[in-house]
Amino acid sequence: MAVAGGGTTGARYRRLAADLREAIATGAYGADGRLPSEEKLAQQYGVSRGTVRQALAVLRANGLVTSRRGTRRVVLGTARTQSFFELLSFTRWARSLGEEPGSRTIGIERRPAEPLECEQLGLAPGSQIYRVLRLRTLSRVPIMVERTLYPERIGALIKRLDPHAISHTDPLAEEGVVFADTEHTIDLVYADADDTRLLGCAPDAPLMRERRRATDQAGRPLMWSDDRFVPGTIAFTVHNSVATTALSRRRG
Amino acid sequence: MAVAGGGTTGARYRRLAADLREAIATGAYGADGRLPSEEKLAQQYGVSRGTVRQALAVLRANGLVTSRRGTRRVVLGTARTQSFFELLSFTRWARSLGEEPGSRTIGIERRPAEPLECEQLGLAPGSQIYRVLRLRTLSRVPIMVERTLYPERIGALIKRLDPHAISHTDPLAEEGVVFADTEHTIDLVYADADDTRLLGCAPDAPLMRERRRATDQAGRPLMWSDDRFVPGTIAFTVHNSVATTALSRRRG
DNA sequence: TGAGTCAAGTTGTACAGCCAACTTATTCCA
DNA sequence: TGGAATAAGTTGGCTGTACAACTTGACTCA
Repeated sequence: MAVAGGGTTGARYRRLAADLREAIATGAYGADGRLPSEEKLAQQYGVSRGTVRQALAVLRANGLVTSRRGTRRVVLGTARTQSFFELLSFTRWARSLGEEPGSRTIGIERRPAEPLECEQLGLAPGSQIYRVLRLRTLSRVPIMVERTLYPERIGALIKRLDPHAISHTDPLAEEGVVFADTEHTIDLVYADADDTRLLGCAPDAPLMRERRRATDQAGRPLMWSDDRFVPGTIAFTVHNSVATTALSRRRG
Repeated sequence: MAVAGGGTTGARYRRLAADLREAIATGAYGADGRLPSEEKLAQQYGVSRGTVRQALAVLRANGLVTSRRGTRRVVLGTARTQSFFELLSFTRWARSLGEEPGSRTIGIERRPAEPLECEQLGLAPGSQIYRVLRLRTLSRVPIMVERTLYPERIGALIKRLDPHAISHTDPLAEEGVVFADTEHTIDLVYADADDTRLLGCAPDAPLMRERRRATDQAGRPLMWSDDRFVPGTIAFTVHNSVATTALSRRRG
């Protein structure tokens, strides 16, 4: 029985998916890029066809392969899909690019939540929240201003961290705070006074805004953030197919 | 046996997913928002647990429910996820908002593809392509400038359309051109001469750019488009979870 | 009272099998 | 030669079963 690479932990279909991704990235399936049949793969890896199908569903959702009744799968691209955490955490994202992430904490305050903030964080009116303002850098260059709101429980943990800590997500993970789902909204805004001062851009300069809302496994909001990027430093890509749609457009 | 609503065509798990989405939207699962167990749902709808799980996987990918070993699923939100086609087609998107989509074709040209264009459309060097420049409006107001490239086969179909046709996607679908996968890249650019003239904005005004690349079921590129939106008219939202990641950030 | 233990309930993972729907290449026939 | 029928191969969809991993609430006991 062949052993699926890409690590030896976790579910079989995940290991298999990692293995197939690796094989695709190294061009193991040739120029035309047709994958072996599910049956073949099942035999090769010594698993059932169902497990193979689960693995291939992952690759399909990532936009790596097509999937179509009647004919074998075709490789769409070797596009390396980022892990969930590279999307959640600025620090991990930067490191995955081989750049040095930096963080300067401008301020942390504890105050009552406003109505909109209560709604976004699923809190009772008047609950206390923490608000953290940070300047993020990529290889010393200011890239983004991050304004993050935490419910009291999480914020208290953040407050105790080293003020020079680059990542907040990682220490939270060590405390057992699990980020499971995020919703991202992307639009364009104009720099306010803080943005202008911290990023060194012109007043009212256009910025790419990404608002992130993260919840734990039970669906409880953990964080709501407003991140503003200097134009030209970032682009967002989304893959979606008839099968799975994750992106949507909204009126701004 | 209960009949799943939300249409009577297509696979059972899709009908079931539509039915559950409807039930969630109307608040059928109460304030705490816990779904019945998979076993219960299977009995209620007269299907197997595997089919229920397929349906719930769809809702999960759409960010409607959580999913976690050991406890029942929890409703995250009633957020109506747009269909694949509302994302693919400006016309359908506008109609789903209840607004009137408009289109003014500025020009159609046939010319040899440049190297980058060949790569994006998977064509041999020097192949002919069609380029369509359109101004899109929402309830008569200019919203977006659309520059779309088609390979020759598709472009020839477009060329034959009524120049006042609002949708190009729908007629193509009738010709059997099936859009199956799209990749979207979102960033910020500054208006060029065409943008300025058509949108009536200032020279070098900031615009939200969405580049869309669509392929058919076999993975053959069908279209590559550069769409530039007036700020404030649009926002993009993405949901992703540990299980399925579709979005990624890139250096701009 | 409080902590630990236990049992029931629930989702995750994996296996096996069956048929339908579809694609592709081959074969056959006019 | 060209087109239609056919067969083989492949993925989609659905069912059933079994066990593992985990959550939750109730219960027990010190």
